[in-house]
Amino acid sequence: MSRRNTDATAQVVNVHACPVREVLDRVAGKWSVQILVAASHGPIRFTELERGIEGISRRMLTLTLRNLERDGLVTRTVYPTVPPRVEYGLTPVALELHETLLRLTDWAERNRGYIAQARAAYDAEHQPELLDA
Amino acid sequence: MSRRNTDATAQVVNVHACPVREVLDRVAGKWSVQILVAASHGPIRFTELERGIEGISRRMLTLTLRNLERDGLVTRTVYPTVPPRVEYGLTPVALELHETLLRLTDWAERNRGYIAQARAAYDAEHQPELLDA
DNA sequence: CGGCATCCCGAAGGATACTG
DNA sequence: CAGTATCCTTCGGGATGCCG
Repeated sequence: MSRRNTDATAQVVNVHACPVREVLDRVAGKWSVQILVAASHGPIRFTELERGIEGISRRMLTLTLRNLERDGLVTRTVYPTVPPRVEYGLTPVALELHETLLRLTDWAERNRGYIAQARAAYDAEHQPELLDA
Repeated sequence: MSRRNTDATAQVVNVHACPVREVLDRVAGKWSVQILVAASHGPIRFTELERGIEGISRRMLTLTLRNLERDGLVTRTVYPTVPPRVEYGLTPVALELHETLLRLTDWAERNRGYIAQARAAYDAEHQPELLDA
């Protein structure tokens, strides 16, 4: 799988459509945000991330970290010791992003109940006939 | 924060309670945000959304609208005329969400160049052999 | 310890066609 | 106009194994 695609047709599609989507694509991954949150308190090691983020696989942790690093959001520092030691930290830009994510957190917490209620009401209204067979 | 130890990871253990992921799951769909943005200026019709959001399929427009409606973010108003007329609008809660999304937009616009540059640098550093051929 | 390579599955979403 | 229904492809991501 080559990320670098020289094929012109691949770029024909409107890649840079909406800036909102642009940022969401960057954070939409299942684990990106949790990694950003975990690293927002200071440098953190690979294994610490792995243990701290419940349910993440080693593969996805690596992949997500690589993507974040590629986007200039995460720094990777290798200490050539034995055993090896690698620490991940957030760049200033990522810290800014983390700030705005806190706004979203706030919204989610304030309206979590409202949404759950809306869902229940919608489901009750639109799925009553599932009981028949 | 000179004290970096298990304290950092201990705060991340509660993953499923993470409200950030909760809101992101709700908005992570490919079209959700664009619909919210399009409807943020006032009630908008189905076809207007379809034409306004480039690339969206009729199917996904319907599905995404249903999910947003289910979560209490979008209102659906049917006018029993001929031909039928359906208007979609945002609830107050969704308008709040839209506000916070604007912060993300702002971040994306301010740092879009930085990220593009970081990507280019990363790719140049990690795949140099593709340049020569 | 901190990865990368491989296989595989389910869900998201595109294409197309039909309808009240 | 505003949807539904069906089929099909893509791909994110889980499981597992090996390696410096």
